[in-house]
This record gives sequence, structure tokens and C-alpha cells, in this order.
Amino acid sequence: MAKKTPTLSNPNVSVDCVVFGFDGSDLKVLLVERYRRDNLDFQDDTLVLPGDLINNNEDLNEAASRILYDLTGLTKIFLQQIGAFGSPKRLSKPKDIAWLEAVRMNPEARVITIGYYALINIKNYKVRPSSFAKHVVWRGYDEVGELGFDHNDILEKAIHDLRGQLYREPIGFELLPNQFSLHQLYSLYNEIMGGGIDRRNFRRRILKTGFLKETEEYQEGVPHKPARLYTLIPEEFEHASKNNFKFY
Amino acid sequence: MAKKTPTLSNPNVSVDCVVFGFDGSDLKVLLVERYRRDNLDFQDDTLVLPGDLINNNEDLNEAASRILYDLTGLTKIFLQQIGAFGSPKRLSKPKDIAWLEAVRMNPEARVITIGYYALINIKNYKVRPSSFAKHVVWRGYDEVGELGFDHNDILEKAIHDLRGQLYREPIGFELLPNQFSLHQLYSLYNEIMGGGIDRRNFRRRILKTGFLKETEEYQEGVPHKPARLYTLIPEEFEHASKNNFKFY
DNA sequence: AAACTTAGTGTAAAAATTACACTTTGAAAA
DNA sequence: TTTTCAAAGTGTAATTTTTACACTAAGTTT
Repeated sequence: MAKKTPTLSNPNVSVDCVVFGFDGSDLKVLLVERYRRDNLDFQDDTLVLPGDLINNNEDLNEAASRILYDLTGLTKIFLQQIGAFGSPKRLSKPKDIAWLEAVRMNPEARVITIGYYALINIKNYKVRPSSFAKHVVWRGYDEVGELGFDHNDILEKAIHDLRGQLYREPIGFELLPNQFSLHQLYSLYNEIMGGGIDRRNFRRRILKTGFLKETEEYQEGVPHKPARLYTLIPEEFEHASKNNFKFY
Repeated sequence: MAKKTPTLSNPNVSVDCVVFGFDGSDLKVLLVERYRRDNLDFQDDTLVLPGDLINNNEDLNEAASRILYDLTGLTKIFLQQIGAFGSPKRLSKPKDIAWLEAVRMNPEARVITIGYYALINIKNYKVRPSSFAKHVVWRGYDEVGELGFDHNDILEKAIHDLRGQLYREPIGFELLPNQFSLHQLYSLYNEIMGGGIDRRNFRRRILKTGFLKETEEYQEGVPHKPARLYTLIPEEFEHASKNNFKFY
């Protein structure tokens, strides 16, 4: 049996990323059409989370960063590990098997995957002229249908952890532009949490935390009273992130 | 190169368990002396968390359960995954390398490990007459020194997650006998949280949750007023576990 | 019988949370 | 230029939750 050229990638461990974006009103997830590395025309029109086998010399977070860089061209993305998914049956749907056989060197290998979620500002994202590019799609969180592999499980865990973390750490700003209105921030929280947050109380609370600074800038081009824009004060933000701070 | 007999275990993925126990006043962790599977006299007197490579046909939780069963003889242990640890350098201390070379089929293999924590009632645990037995030791959480591999990182993440979970889910009863006094429960919470909980307020709050039922039993053999014993009401407990309940 | 140890109970003050409605501002339409 | 529209922005009272804190009760040991 001719030995294939050695690869750096580890056949047993992959990383999959749930990339959340926010367009001002809806929480979105970045999905890719399953494709074939050496034949971009091959596809089985199944949507999956972006992911890849890890390389043997690379840390798990590095692998996730690499995947996100390939996908978006962005570096320094907010990343959070959500755990390992390792059911022996996680790759056993017929279409999944067919895809693995078409693409992987060891299609029968046991693969456990490490899930991550990432938060990115959707405006910073541009389709890259990379191999991924034409297969990428944003989907509203509520419109994500059945994904390949066990990726619906990973997505579910991601939203669960995101919600939990949003409650007690001041994350979520990664999803917004550098300057944002309180309404944008409110919409973000309200959307991720599934609604029900009082607008006025939210405003009071978030200002009381002290990690927002008002700027002298205002919204432009809106057909109503323009809202003041705010920025994050990084030091206060960091401080609040420790000391098991509870925001909401 | 002669091929070794095929093994079921996957060379790239392991599971390590932080086993917490409670003796009534101190939080303890179960550690094992690093040993050699085929030569129990071999040991390098380094303490590590109990763990093992996973088998290819086994789920991650199953692997953790298997390890805990081998170690304690207990089944149905409360288990919580805390995530994957995958630094390429995690097995690179000289002593770690020496041990791997003595024990593993592929000592140079990249191994990522999935961490778990487990809660067990220390009274139910008896040293098993197994290969593990003579290498097992309970250590007070505060007295755990330097462990092999990256196991101090895993321990740290475990206590962090345990504390977080204790705040918002009614776990921790696994560490106590079936019937327990409120003082025992209080001590447990106070110890895990690192102190500072008001005894009277704790009592009021935990009773208000409604998942404790008072029994007609009392402590015996204590040199003071005996405390009433309580049990958990499983249904209420389950109900509270969902609905992102916040206890403390 | 006295001393000791832990069990068990209540309340008042402070802080946090909730619910809720009207005025302001700028752009667009009439 | 006036009117309309849409979102920005602001305050308070009632309720609930949290906190801090000290004494009495009951059983065992001396």
C-alpha cells in the first residue's frame, strides 16, 4: 500500500466553530457548504459549521483561529471553547460517510471534535477570495435547519454557553462596531437572550456598570432623533470580566 | 517493523477526571500515582489525575465512567465535562516524557485530553482490590501540589466550573450521604465556595427552594443537640435544574 | 447541676428589581 | 412651514431580594 505524502493533520481530532454575527436585528450563524478540498465542484449541499482537522503541532485555539482566518480573513477573533463532542456515532449519517470517504485520508477514523464559538462584527466580514468563499452563507439563528454531522448539537451548546456568558461577562461587544448606540447594544442582548428585556432598565443597568463611555458622535442618516454613540472602556471591561461580575 | 497487536485505544485522545469528595469539612481530590500498566512496581512518584486513552468505540462520557469504575467501583457517578486540553506542549516535561516512553505504544503521539469532574460521596468509596488500588490517594484540595502533565490546569478549570455550577444548579448533593443535616450541606457549600456564606441565610434560602424534605430522623451520637436530617426531593431537584435556576 | 456545643429561629435596614408613560428631537412627508 | 412619524431619552414608586446580625433550645459531657 503506497504511503501517501505525510500530512501534519491529526486524523482523530478536529475543531468546529460556531461563528455568530449580528446584523443589527438578527443573530446570524456562518455556515459552509460541505466541499471537497481537491475538487471545489464537489459538494453535497449539506451545510455544516466551518471546521477542520487539527495539525499536530498546533494548539486547539490556534486551529480554531486558523479556520476563522481562512474563512474571514480576520485575526484576533473572540473565541470560546465549548467542549468536546465525541460520540462514536457522530459521523454516521449516510451522507456524512459519503463525504468523508470522498475527502478524508482515513475516512473511517474516529474523530472527536472540539467546539468553539466565535463572535464577529458582521460588517468587518467580507467574503474572501479563498477556497471557502463561494460556499459560505450567513443564516439567521432561527433559520438554521439540519446540519451535517452532529453540528446541530454543537450549535445548541454554543448558544447555551453564549447566553450564560452574556449574563455574567461583558461580552457581546465584539458583535458591534467600535461605536454603537445603546439601542444596538440592547437589540443584541435582547435578541441573543430571546427577548423580554426592558429597554429602559437595560439602559440604566448597562450605564451603571461603568464600562461604557459616551462619545460626542451621533447616528447619522436616520429618519428620527439620532442616538448618541458609545464606546467600550477596555480597562473597565477587563476589570469587570474578572471578579465574577454579573451583569444581567 | 513488527506490528504490535492492535489495540482498541485511540492514541490521540484521552480523558482525565477530577474526582471531588467531601469528608464533612474538607474538599478532597482523588489522585493516582503514575504507574505502569504492565509493571505495577514501576512508578515515578508523580501524582496525576486518573485518566486513560479512550477506546475507539466508546463515547467520551463512557470513557470517563469506565475510568471511575475502575478506580472506585462506583457507577452512575455525577460527571461533568469541563472541556478539551490540547496544547502541543502539554506532555513535554522530562518526567512526563520518560513515563510516556515507558508506558505508551506511541509515546510521541499528540494527545489531547478531555477533562471531567466527578462528585462522589466519599463514604461510598472503598479502595478497590484492582490494579489501581494501591496507587490512589485523597488529597485536600488546598494541599494538592504539582501534578504531572498539565493536570494542575485541569484541576483549576474543574474547581472553577464546579463553583460556577454550584451557584446556579442544585448539584453537590452527590457529595453527601442520602440523609444529611443542613449543617453538612452548609459546610459543603461554604467549603467549595471558599467561605463567607452566612449560615442562617443559607438555611433559609436552601429550604425555600423546596427541593429538600425533612425526615423524622436525627443525628445520633453527637455531643450536642442532634440536627434533623433532610433528603433531596428528586422531582423538585430535576425541575430546578432546568429553567436556568439560580440558587445562590 | 453546670457547662458546653451545635441546632434552630426572626427582623429591620438596605439594595436591587420591576413595571410603567411621557417628552424630546430630527427627518420626512404633506 | 407645518405636521407626522419614529426612535431617543428620562424618573419614580412599589415590590422583592439581600444582607447583617443575636439570642434561645436541646442534648451530652463533666
